[in-house]
Amino acid sequence: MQTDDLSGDELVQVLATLANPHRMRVLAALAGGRNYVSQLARELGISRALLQVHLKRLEKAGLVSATLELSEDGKAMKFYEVTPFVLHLTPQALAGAARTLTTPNDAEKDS
Amino acid sequence: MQTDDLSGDELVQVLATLANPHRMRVLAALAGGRNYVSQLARELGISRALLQVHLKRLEKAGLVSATLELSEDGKAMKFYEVTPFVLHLTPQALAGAARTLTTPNDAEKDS
DNA sequence: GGCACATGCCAAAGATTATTGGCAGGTGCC
DNA sequence: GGCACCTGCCAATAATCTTTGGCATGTGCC
Repeated sequence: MQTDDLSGDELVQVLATLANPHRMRVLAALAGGRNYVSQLARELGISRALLQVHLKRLEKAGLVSATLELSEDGKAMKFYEVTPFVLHLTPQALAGAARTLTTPNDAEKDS
Repeated sequence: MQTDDLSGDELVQVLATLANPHRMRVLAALAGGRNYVSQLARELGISRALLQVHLKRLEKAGLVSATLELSEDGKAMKFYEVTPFVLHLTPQALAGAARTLTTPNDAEKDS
């Protein structure tokens, strides 16, 4: 995943997703290797419910991916891992992304 | 301004600032050259009050800088311009930033 | 003075996020 | 059965962010 693969709206979403301490830590933890929800929650010291919300947000933004697996002893475990990505943000890159923004209000007066 | 000049908290702030359509457009517009508030508001088709809020946020994040100048005819005009920056975001870079995060709750159980 | 343009700020309402706690389901094991 | 572990989801609250409209300041000019 790279900066210009994304539309302006997608980029906004990705940035919004990254702009959170919890999610940043989750990503950092997963950068060290895949892990499953409960375990990850313990390692990060946050509640499972909270972690789950953040993981979903990360997944929706395409920053992590999940796989449901069955452990040897039959427990269902959901493993998450980071999606490799490289975002190169500069004023120019953002200017490019801005062009593909879906204007919420709309500010196009000229053609 | 580069990715690793920033502490985790600062990076979060910068990302949160970038993650907004209006601010992205403002940055895009300023990437094309400096401009003053009222004019910029007209070009973007948003209210001055709204633009001002976003400009302040951008300035606080260090993404733009302002200069108050007097036009030939005595009008006070505040010019804004983008701060050159290059953010290189990868899972690893974020992992590094995550280490310097000021934990809101605190999740340090081990040393 | 009245008009056009520039700035700044604020209070209030609306919309979106973040977080908690509980309850549901499922498995294996003593 | 009871306990420990895994998953998922929801409703409610708290905390933040976004946006508007108005009002106040100042300038030059007819």
